[in-house]
Amino acid sequence: MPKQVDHHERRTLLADALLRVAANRGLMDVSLRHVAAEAGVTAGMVQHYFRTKDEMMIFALDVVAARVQARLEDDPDATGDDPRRLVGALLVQLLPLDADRELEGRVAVAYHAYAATRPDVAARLRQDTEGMRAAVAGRIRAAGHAGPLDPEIAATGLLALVEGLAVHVLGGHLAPDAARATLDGHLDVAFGSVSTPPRAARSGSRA
Amino acid sequence: MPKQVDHHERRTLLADALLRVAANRGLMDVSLRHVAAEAGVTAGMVQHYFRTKDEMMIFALDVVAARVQARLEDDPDATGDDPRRLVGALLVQLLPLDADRELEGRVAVAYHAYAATRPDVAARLRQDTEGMRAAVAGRIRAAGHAGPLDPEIAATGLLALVEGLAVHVLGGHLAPDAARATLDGHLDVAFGSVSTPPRAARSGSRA
DNA sequence: TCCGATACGTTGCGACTGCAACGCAAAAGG
DNA sequence: CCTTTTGCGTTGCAGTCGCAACGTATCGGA
Repeated sequence: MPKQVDHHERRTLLADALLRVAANRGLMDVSLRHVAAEAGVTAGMVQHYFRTKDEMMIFALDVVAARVQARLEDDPDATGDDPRRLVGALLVQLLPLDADRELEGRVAVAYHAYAATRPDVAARLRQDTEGMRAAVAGRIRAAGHAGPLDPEIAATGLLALVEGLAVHVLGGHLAPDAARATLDGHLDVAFGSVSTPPRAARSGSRA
Repeated sequence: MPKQVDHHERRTLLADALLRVAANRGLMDVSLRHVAAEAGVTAGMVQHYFRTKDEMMIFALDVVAARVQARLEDDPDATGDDPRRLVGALLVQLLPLDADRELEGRVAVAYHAYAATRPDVAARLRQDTEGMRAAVAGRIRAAGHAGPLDPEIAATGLLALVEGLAVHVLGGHLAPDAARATLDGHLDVAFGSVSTPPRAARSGSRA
């Protein structure tokens, strides 16, 4: 072989450029040439590593998933045995609270729209969320007989909540702090550790 | 004047075609020519009614908003004085439970992505959700001292929840029934009318 | 009856798209 | 040394895009 280049590394580099373009200018502006320009290479090289555009798009999606996974793995909060803390650590990774996650969030929204027409993209998205839903539901059950909601419903709700909060934050409809507070509140509900009601409620029950 | 055509009606007709294209083939396929073809007219006519593409896009967004509004106005559930029922009627309109709302949902997702690059689209989206958030929060407060969550947080959460559920249903990650059940469960929580916990909990409290 | 405004349709332009094809340089193996 | 494989750049092509310009037909008012 000649130059001997790490194929996967190159692809990741290009996928990075793609994600930047997608986040900053929208998925409609993701073209071979734009990605190449963003990466500082020629369009020909992009074609060399991805034979088709769709191949590149899907690979970029995998890169995001891997990145979230990686961030989760070296999160101190995500290790331990407090289910509530574990689930919180997982879900907060999906909220665009810093620059990195904002970029990923924009990409995620764009891909959700993209998935409407690309079944294989939809499938990959689906498998990711299904995995997380199962994880969350399991943790809630592990916390034992707690919240007022069925664990499956609570898990589905939390995941959808985070998705919606992310959309609202990205759209400027919601401050990041408010999103975090809303997530915390619903985590409390899901795990049954309800903080004191805002106004005098019926009977304050606590563990 | 010649032919004397209802300008607004024509624009609505074209916007309808746009929405169909957006829902079925994605926003990236929305072009003057495609919209024209879908509407069964020439591209020139589309240009006659919308001087620019962006003008058309924003008008189409208004059409969706008006349609939701209209559907809400002749919904028997949306009239009455039970706050919980009112909010439920409002939020369920945003869930893709039938063909019409599925189309609108796809459009909404596409536009959320689109808004990332178009500030005026983002502003219009923002104003719509802000109005609904205020309405929901008001209704929750009107229900009085009920759920474990602050009314503002509960309203924000419900709106985000519905948004997320819609995305998951559209992506095929979630069955429509499950989405509805999840919404119902969280409405119960928000309004403090908690249905019986799934497994033996502490103390079954009911009104 | 002429005028002009409105309602379209047609054409064309420059820019851009994804992609195939080809070309050349470099390096490992014979 | 020479062939072959791999990395990467260039060019070209058919198609699409938004949009401006122009053409025409139709009607109401003067």
